[in-house]
Amino acid sequence: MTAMEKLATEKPKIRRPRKGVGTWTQDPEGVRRNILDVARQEFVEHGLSGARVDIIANRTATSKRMIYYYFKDKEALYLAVLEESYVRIRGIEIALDLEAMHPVEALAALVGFTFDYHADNPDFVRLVMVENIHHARHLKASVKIKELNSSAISTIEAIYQRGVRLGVFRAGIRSIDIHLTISALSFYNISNRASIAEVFGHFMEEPGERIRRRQAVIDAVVRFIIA
Amino acid sequence: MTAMEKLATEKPKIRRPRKGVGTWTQDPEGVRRNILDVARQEFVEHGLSGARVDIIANRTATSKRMIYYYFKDKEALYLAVLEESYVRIRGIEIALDLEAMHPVEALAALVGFTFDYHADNPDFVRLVMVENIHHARHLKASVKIKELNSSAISTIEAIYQRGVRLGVFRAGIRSIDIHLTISALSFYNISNRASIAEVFGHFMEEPGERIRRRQAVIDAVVRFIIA
DNA sequence: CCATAATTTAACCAAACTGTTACATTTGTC
DNA sequence: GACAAATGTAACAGTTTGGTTAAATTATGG
Repeated sequence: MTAMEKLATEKPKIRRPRKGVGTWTQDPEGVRRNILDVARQEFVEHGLSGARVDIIANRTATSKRMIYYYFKDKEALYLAVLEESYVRIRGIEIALDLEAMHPVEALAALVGFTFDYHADNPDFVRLVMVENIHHARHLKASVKIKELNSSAISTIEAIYQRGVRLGVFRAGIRSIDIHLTISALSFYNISNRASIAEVFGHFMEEPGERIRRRQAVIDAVVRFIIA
Repeated sequence: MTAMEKLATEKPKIRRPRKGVGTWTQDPEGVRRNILDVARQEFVEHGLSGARVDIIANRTATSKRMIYYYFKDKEALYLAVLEESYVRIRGIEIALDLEAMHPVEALAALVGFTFDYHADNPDFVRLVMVENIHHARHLKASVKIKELNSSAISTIEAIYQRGVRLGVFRAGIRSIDIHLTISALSFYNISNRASIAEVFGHFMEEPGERIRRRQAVIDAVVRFIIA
């Protein structure tokens, strides 16, 4: 299928409906949203250089005209998608009341949550991959993302210190190492699932497999820290 | 800097010299090698869609003409680069005599080796990232890579079984989980170093940091498996 | 020494791609 | 109702890019 043929795909009209009359209604926020949603899919699927503005435009309820009207160019659109994804992940407050739990349970819960978040949001994982291919150039440039400084480390640090005081965790581990271990074990399954499947014939996306792997990851992290 | 300006970069002449006379000597293998080397750098740096054939051509000692002479198109060139990288990694036999070692030491040595391999070959890591962005489409298509079926799992399985028999490893762990744990912890530091540096201000490439992280990874894996 | 493979150089092409423009129309707001 | 913001349509411009061609030169193997 050539790029020209791809252009001829479906083109959903999702306009905020009005009482009867007008053919279309102004809805700047909705249009922006729609463009961002479609753009994210395209960037996630093909990366920054692989994504095509014309494809995005045609999958949108609006037109290329509006993409450049709201976002100045392709790169700025990509940055907007990236920022939105990072803002959203920050917005997800951990519902688990970790402080109320026993340190070992809290740690296990945190790892399980992180694992699930990655597994449920492969788009975010792929965006981070794309961004790393570009040496995090856009992360660096983004003032918006600079502001949301990671609280992940302090969450871990709190649990860890509590565990050390209670004597259930061994002392001397850096919280950055705990964080990297949790992240790596949650990220890799998703980011590299295609090559893992290819080389090992091992399919991470099967539900039973996901549960088993989840438990293995929790075990690995807990055993890494426990006294 | 525009693309046109980039084209005006240095252009090394690396011709196999002959006894005095001719201006240039035929060296098909050398030309192929040279193209592959330059292409790898470009694909590693910019991905498949981001890489530019003209840039590759100009960084080569030869010309665009020869790229299409030896490799039919951009995609085939990329596949050749990918295959070469995979063949090379397979070719690196583990010099460590793991069978002669105590299972715990053997495991630690294997993890250390894997960690070092990734840290020393960021190009390979980035190629795998690029390939995963493309859903391992080229890995799937490659007959050459299909042949080199992973022996990594069996190496791990051997050490693990030996450890279980000796009672130093706990039973019931799947070797795929051991492998995934080792790979994830070795891969992630390299693949995501740019975003890690950005979000945490934590720089994996500093030598002291690498040593510390290496030990943490070994600890994590050994503790995951040990009885 | 001849046929063939390996190279060089440089121009060329068509498709693809990002970004723009012109212009008409609709809507929300004051 | 006036005026600015929001949209739609559609063509177009300028450049980049992958890929090709032509024609000549040089080496290599038999």
